[in-house]
Amino acid sequence: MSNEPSRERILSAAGPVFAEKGFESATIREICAAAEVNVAAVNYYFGDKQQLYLETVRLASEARIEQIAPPERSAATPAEIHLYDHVRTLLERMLGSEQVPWQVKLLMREVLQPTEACQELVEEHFRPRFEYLQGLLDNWLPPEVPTYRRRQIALSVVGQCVHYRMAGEVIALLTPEEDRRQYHSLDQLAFHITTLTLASLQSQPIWEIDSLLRDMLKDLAGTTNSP
Amino acid sequence: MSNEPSRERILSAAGPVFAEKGFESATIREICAAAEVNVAAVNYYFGDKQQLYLETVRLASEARIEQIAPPERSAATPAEIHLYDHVRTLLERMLGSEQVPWQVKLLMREVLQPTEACQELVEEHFRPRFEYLQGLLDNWLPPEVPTYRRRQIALSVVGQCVHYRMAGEVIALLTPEEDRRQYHSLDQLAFHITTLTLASLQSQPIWEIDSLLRDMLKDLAGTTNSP
DNA sequence: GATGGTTTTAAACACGTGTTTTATTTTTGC
DNA sequence: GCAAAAATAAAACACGTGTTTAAAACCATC
Repeated sequence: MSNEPSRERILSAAGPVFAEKGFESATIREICAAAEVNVAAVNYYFGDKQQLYLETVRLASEARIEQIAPPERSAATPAEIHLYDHVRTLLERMLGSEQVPWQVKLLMREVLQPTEACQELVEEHFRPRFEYLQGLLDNWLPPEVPTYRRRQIALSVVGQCVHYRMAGEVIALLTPEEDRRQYHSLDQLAFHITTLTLASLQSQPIWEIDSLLRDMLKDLAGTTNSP
Repeated sequence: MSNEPSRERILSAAGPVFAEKGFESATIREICAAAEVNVAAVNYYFGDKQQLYLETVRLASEARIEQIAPPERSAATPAEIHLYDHVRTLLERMLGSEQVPWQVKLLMREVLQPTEACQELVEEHFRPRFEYLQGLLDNWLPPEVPTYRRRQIALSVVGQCVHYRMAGEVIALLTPEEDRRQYHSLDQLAFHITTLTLASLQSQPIWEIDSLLRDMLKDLAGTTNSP
């Protein structure tokens, strides 16, 4: 079929299998069958199963991130659009254009249940993007807002995006199919999340709400918890 | 050790093992060892591994939800507090008081990679709570807001909470330990998420932001994507 | 205390796993 | 064209899996 060298054929075949079944449940025999290669080839080229897995994760993260890049914008583009772009790109990486590509499934597995490959993943790919998002949010945050709070807001944005992938199947059960088809496009989800975030940041009363809620909780002190 | 009947001992032992390793990687032998029971006992009492798993998931969801209930409040309690309670309860179910209980891990597995047990889980437990949250949010939403948007806002709230469990280990890598100890208590996380949500809902300009962003995107039409 | 059904036990079964070995084929370098 | 090296192939290995079997132990009831 393909005349790629065996090593590459194995890597190509391993990605989807690991993504679908996870490290433990994926079998070398299945991977080798998909790669049209002898079972001994994995050990010949990679040493053992685990090293093949590590190599696969590395390739997946690089591929997925190069695959979908945020659009280029002119220097004059307002920050709101940059935020929208970032959210949309994140969603697109998660949800894909059509069916979910195997790379995402594989990375999600690492996030949920980290192996050796995870730390590299965070430092190489997640942290830079996360810090860029934090920088973006500074456009709407007065300078007296402490760093930890900035980080939490950024986490809220990411959390909203990631949720559609992580809990995708549950969300599908909770949402009528009609609505899903109509309103869960990438653009609409990105629009919703961006709007919600901007609303909470731009509205000057956010700090009033902050102390308002704090007072309410203080009134309840003794009754139950207060922060 | 324990003089519980064997069937119950197996169920108790199976929960943590399935939670930690997942259905495939958990072995009947490990479960039986933990339960101090012969390997044949699982097949004797439950038929096979899968039926033991289904039974375990059922017990986990019931236990976890009865285990942590939102606090009772007087009728006069403002809606803001009810929202805070709901968010905090959700977070507490996710993150637990101390170390993460096995029930949550098991349920998270079902959410991420549903098996037969998932549908029951959604209808029995997730949907009622989700609809309650949607009802709560109506306190701040003008009646002309369409249902699909209400649902999306509720999903945003849930997403922010769930993120701290799903991506917990990655968040830990992204957040200095000092900050985590100091600012990632249940109360503070709940406070942050509630405040952010209220800010985006209460601020009247949310609808202005909505059309503002929409206009910006329209200006870019042709350049790139628009919702 | 014997009896009959229930529970527990140890052993074995059949199969699938990752890995290794050994032989054969293909490619390479001269 | 040929020997050395690299790549492939088939088989076997050692082990762990879920499940079954058949015998032993238990235990209430008569």
